[in-house]
Amino acid sequence: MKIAQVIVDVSTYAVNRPFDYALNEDAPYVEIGSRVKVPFGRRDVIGYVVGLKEETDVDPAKLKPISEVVDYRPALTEELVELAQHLAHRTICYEIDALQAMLPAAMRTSYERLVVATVSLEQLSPALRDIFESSPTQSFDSLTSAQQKLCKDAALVGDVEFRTAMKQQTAIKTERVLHVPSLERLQQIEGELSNRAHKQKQLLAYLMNYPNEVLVEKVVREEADVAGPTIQTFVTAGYVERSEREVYREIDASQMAYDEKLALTTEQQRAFEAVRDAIDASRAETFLLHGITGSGKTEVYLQAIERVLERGEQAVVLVPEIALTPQMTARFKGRFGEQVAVMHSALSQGEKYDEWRKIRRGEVSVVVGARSAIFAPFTNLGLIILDEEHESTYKQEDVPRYHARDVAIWRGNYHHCPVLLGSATPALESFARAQKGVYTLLSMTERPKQSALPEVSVVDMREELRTGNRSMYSHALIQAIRERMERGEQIVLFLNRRGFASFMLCRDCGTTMQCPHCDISLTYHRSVERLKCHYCNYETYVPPKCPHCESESMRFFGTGTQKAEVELKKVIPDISVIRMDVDTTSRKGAHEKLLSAFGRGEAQVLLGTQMIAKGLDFPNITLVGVLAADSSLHLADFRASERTFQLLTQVSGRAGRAHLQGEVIVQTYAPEHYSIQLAKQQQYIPFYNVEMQMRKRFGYPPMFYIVALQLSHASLEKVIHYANQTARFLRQALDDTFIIVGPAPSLISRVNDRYRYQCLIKYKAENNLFDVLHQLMHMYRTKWMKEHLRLSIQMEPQSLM
DNA sequence: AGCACGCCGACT
DNA sequence: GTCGGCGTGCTC
Repeated sequence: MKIAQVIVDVSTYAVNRPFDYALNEDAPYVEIGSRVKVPFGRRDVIGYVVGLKEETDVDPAKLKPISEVVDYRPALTEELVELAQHLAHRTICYEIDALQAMLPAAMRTSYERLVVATVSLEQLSPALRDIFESSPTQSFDSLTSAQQKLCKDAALVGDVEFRTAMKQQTAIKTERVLHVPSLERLQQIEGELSNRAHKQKQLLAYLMNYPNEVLVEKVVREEADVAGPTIQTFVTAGYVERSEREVYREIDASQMAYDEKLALTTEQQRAFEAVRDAIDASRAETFLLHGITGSGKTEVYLQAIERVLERGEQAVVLVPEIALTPQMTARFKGRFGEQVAVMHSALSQGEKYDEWRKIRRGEVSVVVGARSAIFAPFTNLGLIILDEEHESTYKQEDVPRYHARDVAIWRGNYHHCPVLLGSATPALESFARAQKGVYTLLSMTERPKQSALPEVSVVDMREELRTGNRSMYSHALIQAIRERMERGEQIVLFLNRRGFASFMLCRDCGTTMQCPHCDISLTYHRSVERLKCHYCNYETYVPPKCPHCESESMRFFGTGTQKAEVELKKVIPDISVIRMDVDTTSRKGAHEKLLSAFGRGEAQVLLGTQMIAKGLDFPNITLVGVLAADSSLHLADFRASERTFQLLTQVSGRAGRAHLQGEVIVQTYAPEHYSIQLAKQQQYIPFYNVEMQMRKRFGYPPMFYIVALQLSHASLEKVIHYANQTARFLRQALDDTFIIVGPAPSLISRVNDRYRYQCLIKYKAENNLFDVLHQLMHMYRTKWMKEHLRLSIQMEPQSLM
């Protein structure tokens, strides 16, 4: 007998293992990776086939057959099923969560419990008759609890039945097409038509142009200028055949300009050859391409991909979400045309689903996408690229908490293909691995377009204060902005706002407006004139007086982009500014619209936050101003310096990318800090050396691996109790090569009325760590959870907030 | 997760 | 005596 091992779509500890199901002789084709509908308990659920076998230990009386196969082509490949198992183990999550993370959201199933009357309306009791009046099928959950009870009782007698309806979130899009008959038949029809049927004649005349062809009904309606009923008449009369045809949603109809292959510089050539050799040798080697901004990493990617395609293999290119601008995708589509699929958050569920299907069917060979594109169901991968590999967006913040870089390397090993990590400012972890020879380091230190690196100057804002300038703009920056305006060049102003939201403070008594549910200040949103909590979404009005001392000197502190714009216009009233922040880019496509408007020269200044740090490459930008470079330095986070360095280096790279000389002005209150000084000189390696010393001294990655355990509970005593118990358990289960830090209150010690504590594990060799963590999770799932404790385990957290 | 089973207190 | 509270345990 054939047996399928199935992981069911129930995200719980108790069912986090395969269940066996019988595959009858007449069962449709089932493979590893197939989605199947199976009876589970008294209901039906979707499951994923993760194994096939001939025998089972399950009691034959219990063994049930699968109900049906959901997709003809298995949703997942065998490789991805294996990867899900690996991810579940390494990120401490359920296998079902890992499996689902690999599929587009459109394929998630929603369940609806249905009650179906199985006897005629007259045979039902009067109360039941009311329920089923409109239809013999009713949604169970929309009934009142009294009605639900009635149905349960009726089910015992057999008058009604329970069923589960399953629906995929987004359907495959189809369009109606018409099959035009032969010319002879059309002429025959012409004779049959009444003289008065003008519209029908008009339609026939149109169809005469396309004998034996298949036409899209909508197009026919428009071009022949006939209405739906006319076509319906033709269909009913049997003049034309009508059917539905699957179509892909059109993503970007605009014409992609052909992107010409560039000649490589010596440095680029050397990097390219190293990667090409690994591609040709089918070698799972990880390269770290360290190339300064503007050194032409993309061209190396493109030519390596070209090589992969020549070999009949496929490539995945990951790009940080924010950098997935049309500029970037245009380059890939321009070079490889129809072979490219694009995946990012600006696409609708349906569009992502369509792109995914193109990949699954092998209709494309290159995917350019954000984090989740790492799960592209290719079967013959030849290369995986992570551009800007240091970006924290490659780490998924919720379950399954995977890092795309780790997944890439796993897939590279599976497919025997190289992985190429590219960055101007590699993550410390990556560079350290390259130093140790785990990754192969490739360096590019020149800009091919001969454009010089921009001149960077650092302005000490403390000095400005001393000379009486209290504004956000230094004299030097204002002066430089004026110069560019005269020359008709463009300016980018970057506001480093991490950890620097605007909050309200009473100048008399020092009271700040805090969230009543979280241990954090409320943020002022000018657009809606309200205060909001960024952790729990609590919202309130702006108080007219200080709630503590009733003074009227409540003021906003901190610097938002709106304030920056207002202040700039105070100094230079005739300046035109495009502002990019969460407020102006929340609508779909707004991001791209603003960028292209700036590209067309519709404004002199582009002012924004993180989101403008990359992806824009306009030749006319000759000045970049950083308004508060150090604000990200003050975060209590071991990556603060690294983030600041990366940000400043990226931003500086925006200036003068073509023939014009660029200038960067960095305003800061901490001009002597090494991450600012070294970013100024674009000195990655010295920065790496200093920062590594720091990490070593404080025992942070990459000197140690870390795991963060976060506990929360509505009661402070409870959370402390369990945090202590957790730490005790870890200390006893792990040997002394592990350092257990804490427990201690989290940096934000209360969120949503729950107190938060955390424990850190630092280690160099994992030994039995994963067993111990799974044990802890078991304890939590079976005992602690009942006490309403919440515990999350984060492998290699990006920050310790 | 959902759902049934089962064992004790409040009603017809 | 039955209804229904939610503790416990199972789902191939």
